[in-house]
Amino acid sequence: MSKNKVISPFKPSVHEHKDCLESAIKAAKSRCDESGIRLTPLRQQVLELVWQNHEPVKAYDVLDKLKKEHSSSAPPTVYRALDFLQEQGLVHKIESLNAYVGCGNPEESHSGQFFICQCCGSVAELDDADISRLIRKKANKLGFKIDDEMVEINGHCQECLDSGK
Amino acid sequence: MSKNKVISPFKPSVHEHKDCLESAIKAAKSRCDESGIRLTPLRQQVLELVWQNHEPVKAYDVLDKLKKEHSSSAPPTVYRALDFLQEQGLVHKIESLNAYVGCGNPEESHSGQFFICQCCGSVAELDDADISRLIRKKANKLGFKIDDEMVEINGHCQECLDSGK
DNA sequence: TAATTAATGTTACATTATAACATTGCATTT
DNA sequence: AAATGCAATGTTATAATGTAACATTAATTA
Repeated sequence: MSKNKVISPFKPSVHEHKDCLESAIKAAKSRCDESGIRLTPLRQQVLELVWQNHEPVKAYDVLDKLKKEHSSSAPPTVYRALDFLQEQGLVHKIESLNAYVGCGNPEESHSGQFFICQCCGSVAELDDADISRLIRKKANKLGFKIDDEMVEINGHCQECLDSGK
Repeated sequence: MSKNKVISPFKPSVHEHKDCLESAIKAAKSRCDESGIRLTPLRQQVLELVWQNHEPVKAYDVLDKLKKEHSSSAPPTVYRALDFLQEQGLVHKIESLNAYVGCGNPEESHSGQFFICQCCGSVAELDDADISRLIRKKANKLGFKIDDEMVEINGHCQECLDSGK
């Protein structure tokens, strides 16, 4: 099945973000329910912290926030939860930032393509079959078998360009 | 100008690597000469260490090797040299590995697309206009202005697949 | 040569991530 | 319910990656 989805667009700087968060949690719960995988309170809390906004968040920033409600938290607490969430396709790691962002489409597994605004820091996620297909084609020419694709594009989003930043 | 180059293919595990290294150094020298930029002995030495093979190398591994001939080396020594080399387009950073690899085509500036074999660790670099063009097209649709593209593909190279790894 | 800038040296520290082992909690069997 | 086993979390320590800030040296220019 071909798909060219904008999974998470650049959101206007003001939007009802609560809706984003709630639908992400809901999707995560249903995905875990289906597959019999345990979205524990801790993991859910980390997921919520990653979804605070549309900017990638750092593991240690998650840790600082987590500590406020969960004093026993330490680096492994967060990294384990983030690893779990990545495995379940609920968050993506942005390698070029060492940061994590919620996945807007956890239903289907995918690697995603990320457009990162260097001005406002927000990220848009695509799951674009054209890009994937082309990369696969080029890989074939090399005799290369793909396991995982990382596409991270830095630049400036429309909103920042419009506001002259 | 359109270009679809395989800048560095996957090299056979046995090949005359000295040639790769020499031509890389030569290209670096001529590039720096032209632009009046100083490829100091230290920088050249770091470039040579990065070009020891076709696998990305870690900054601290470069540091360890560098120390043997240059005892005053410290982390900033290496990171400064690597930053310089990146700015000059002589090396690329593989973000998903926190590692550095020599650029096979320093004549033209480009961001490159990297195919990373998880089995043997070696990397092939493309500078593929089709991929860039498509990414740019998708960016346009989002109203996004690209500054820099990162494409890193994990998988298995032909040689490793053939040898059944 | 003096002044200026670029490059390197040096120390200290910040950030990112994992290893290793202990404990707790949940699920299943008895 | 008790015993067992495994998954999840707690805890401590440390590894790996990267940078800030200031001192010194080398190269370039005035």
